[in-house]
Amino acid sequence: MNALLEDLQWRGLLADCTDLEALGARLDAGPITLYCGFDPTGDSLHIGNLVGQLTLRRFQLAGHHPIALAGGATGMIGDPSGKSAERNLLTREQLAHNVQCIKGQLSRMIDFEASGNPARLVDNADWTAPLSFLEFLRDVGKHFPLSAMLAKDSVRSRMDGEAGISYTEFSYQLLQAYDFYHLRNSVECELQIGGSDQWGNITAGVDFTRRKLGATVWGWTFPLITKADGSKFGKTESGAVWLDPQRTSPYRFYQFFVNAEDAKVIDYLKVFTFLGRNEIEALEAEQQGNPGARPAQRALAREVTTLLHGAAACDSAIKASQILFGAEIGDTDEATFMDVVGEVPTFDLDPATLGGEGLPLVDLLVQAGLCPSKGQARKDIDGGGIYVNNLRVSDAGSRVTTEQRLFGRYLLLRKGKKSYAVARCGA
RNA sequence: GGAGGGAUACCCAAGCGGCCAACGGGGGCAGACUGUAAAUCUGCUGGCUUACGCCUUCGGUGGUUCGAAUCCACCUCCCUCCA
Repeated sequence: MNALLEDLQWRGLLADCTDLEALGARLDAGPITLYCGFDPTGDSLHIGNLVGQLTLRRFQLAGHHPIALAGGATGMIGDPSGKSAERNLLTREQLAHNVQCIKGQLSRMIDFEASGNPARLVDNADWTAPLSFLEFLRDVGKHFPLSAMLAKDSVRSRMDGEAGISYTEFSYQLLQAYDFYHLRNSVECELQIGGSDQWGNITAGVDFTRRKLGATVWGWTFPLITKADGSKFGKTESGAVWLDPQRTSPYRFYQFFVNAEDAKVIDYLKVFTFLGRNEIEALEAEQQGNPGARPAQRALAREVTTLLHGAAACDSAIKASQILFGAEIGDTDEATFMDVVGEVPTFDLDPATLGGEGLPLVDLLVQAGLCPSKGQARKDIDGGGIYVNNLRVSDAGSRVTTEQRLFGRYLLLRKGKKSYAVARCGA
């Protein structure tokens, strides 16, 4: 068995393959070109998309030629896979914007400078947009038996369901199939990888390429990453975990992984890091020996954050975490505290409001956005969930004064274990 | 076009003249236990108020009544059945 495929399987990255044995033999014979597509449905990718990017990178590290494809054309149509209802079409402007943003993010994970096998970034609009509808029907549509198209899960579940499916989304599989064919024809791309929901689209491309060129290409899907209870991975209270640091700060990104469940953390290490088998097995042993220290979670968070946001940002996130989840704040110096200010939601507060008797804490909590109303703020304080500068406040009527500021200008507010805000009041 | 059924807080869902800011479940938030994990248990979950309490809310608009989520009229939207 091919070493790379063996590694991918060990990492739990194989859900399905069109022909595992033949693919292994092909990989043994020499480097191949492969691609993975990314939908520009939003202006940022999220950690779900990270799996595809990292897998491309794994192939690249093994000497193969990865292509990241931004779906500028397919995004105009909307992939019905995994969707229970018809989607709204994106406007051209939105789509162009999204494709731009996503391209930027794709260029972080895979190496476009690698000597010998640099990655490529393509946009399927480049070869799809010029096609005329008549050409498309003659050259592409003719090769698709309706029975096969109707048999796709994505189509069948929609036809069975209430929402139905439009001709537009029904045609989606043709476009993606055409991509695969085009890449095989123009740059000898022989493998497409994607999430398991892409199986139908990928096999459509494999079939089409064989019909059209008589060429064998392969499809490989990886399973959906889940939490221990089977629910969706990558969601937090505040929504998805994005790759865009504007949307999900490096600190939050880091924290997301630090909070990984014990039951799943080893699986995540395999999927989301480039740590080798020995390192991961060592971490597993360490984790079992001392679960409270969460060595596996820390390693996971550090690796992934560094990969995406770089060592400096990861460092800040770690420092901020040490302060926020450490004990005393007193022995922290201002420079270190600044890492917290950068990573936690920060708002400006007029120092005058703290003068005299001070500002009621409940008002401050509402201003900080930590509590939705003063009534709720009081309940949170009564429940023992509110801290100022990491010290629990138990009196709902308490006020905050200028003297309490750290370094003469910051207040660190906290609700529960993980929700923080910093008030900047004073120059 | 005809006949029924429905619309309740973030979601599901009770309530069918006063005891309703509205049972219950889910979700969410907080607490306890621990380890920033999981599981479990507890509290909270419209707004204002230290509090007594006050205000806004049960699809919309009017009405009946001392009093309406609950009754009546009209309107809007959804579902089912018959044409």
